[in-house]
Amino acid sequence: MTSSVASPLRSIGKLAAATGVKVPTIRFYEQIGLLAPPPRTASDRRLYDDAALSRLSFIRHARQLGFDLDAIRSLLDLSDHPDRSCGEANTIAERHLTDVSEKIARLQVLRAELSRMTTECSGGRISACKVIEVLHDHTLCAEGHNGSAGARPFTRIS
Amino acid sequence: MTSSVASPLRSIGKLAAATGVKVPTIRFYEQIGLLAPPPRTASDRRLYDDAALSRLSFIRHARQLGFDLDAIRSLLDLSDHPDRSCGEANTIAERHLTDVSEKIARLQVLRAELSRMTTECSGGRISACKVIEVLHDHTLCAEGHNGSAGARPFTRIS
DNA sequence: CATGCATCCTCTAGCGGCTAGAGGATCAAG
DNA sequence: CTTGATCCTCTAGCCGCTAGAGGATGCATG
Repeated sequence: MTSSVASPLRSIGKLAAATGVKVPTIRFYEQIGLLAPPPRTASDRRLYDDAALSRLSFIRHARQLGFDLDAIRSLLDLSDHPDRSCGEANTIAERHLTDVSEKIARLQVLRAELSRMTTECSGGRISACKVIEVLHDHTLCAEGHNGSAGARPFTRIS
Repeated sequence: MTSSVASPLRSIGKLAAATGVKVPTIRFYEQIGLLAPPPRTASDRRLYDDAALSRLSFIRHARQLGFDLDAIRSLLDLSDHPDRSCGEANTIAERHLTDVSEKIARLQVLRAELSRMTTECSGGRISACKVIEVLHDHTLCAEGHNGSAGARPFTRIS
């Protein structure tokens, strides 16, 4: 009973439209080995089946959730082995959750400082500009969001 | 009276130590025109005065606040003209504030979803893994953080 | 059946903001 | 004088794409 109804094949453009992933991005994913090279037509055009569509959708959803491509590679691999334990998948997701939380925390500190800078600036000359002033004198920042003299050289933001 | 006490000159290494900006980064800033090429010794080593130190500190603080190099270029330029109005500086800071706020909002949505994924995963087999399941089926996400069928193809995260 | 435009192909280069390393010159301390 | 730190220039790499050149097809319309 697992015969005869072949999965419909689509061009890269249709796949792009169906998933919301751009055509060059799909080729890029293939190039870095995230997507398997699909079969081709006689004139070298890529043909994708439903499995490829599903895989690409998976990738897109994971990207939307902010996973990097390496994590996605692992997640895809896990997804291909339904019998394995899901501990690893959970670990990846939890690590990402931690990263996201930390990023939020850092951005909130930034937001507070930026907000203070802009609201305190009364709109006169540059010489009295709070924005420029704070940038010139770090000590004017709300008590060292960096702690004391730099353990790490930079606080990564974006 | 503006004579005789020459500002002390320092090597790129000392400047790096004094500002917390790494040596290659300083050279990079010079290369892209963010820092002026400093005078050199007979053996071609860079020598930085206090003005350069101050400028680099300014850049570092601005980077810590998440401004991109283009914005910093503008801010430095404004800072060099104390007589101008500070409206532009404020605009730059406010735009950045908006960006940061938006980024926070997006990350909070992510965090919620990731949190849900991980806490709902009970640690059995991959075949029952909530993490993998959500990635496979986007509709399992908390009601479309993307709205309806994509206006923009991707929601930029980091 | 010809025309024309959309889509596809490969390939290379660029974005931001650095970072790493090769291969060599120079400096400062012991 | 030797050693190791620091400096120099230059090129290439990181991530996750995006843009564009230059060309080959495919499909719809007249």
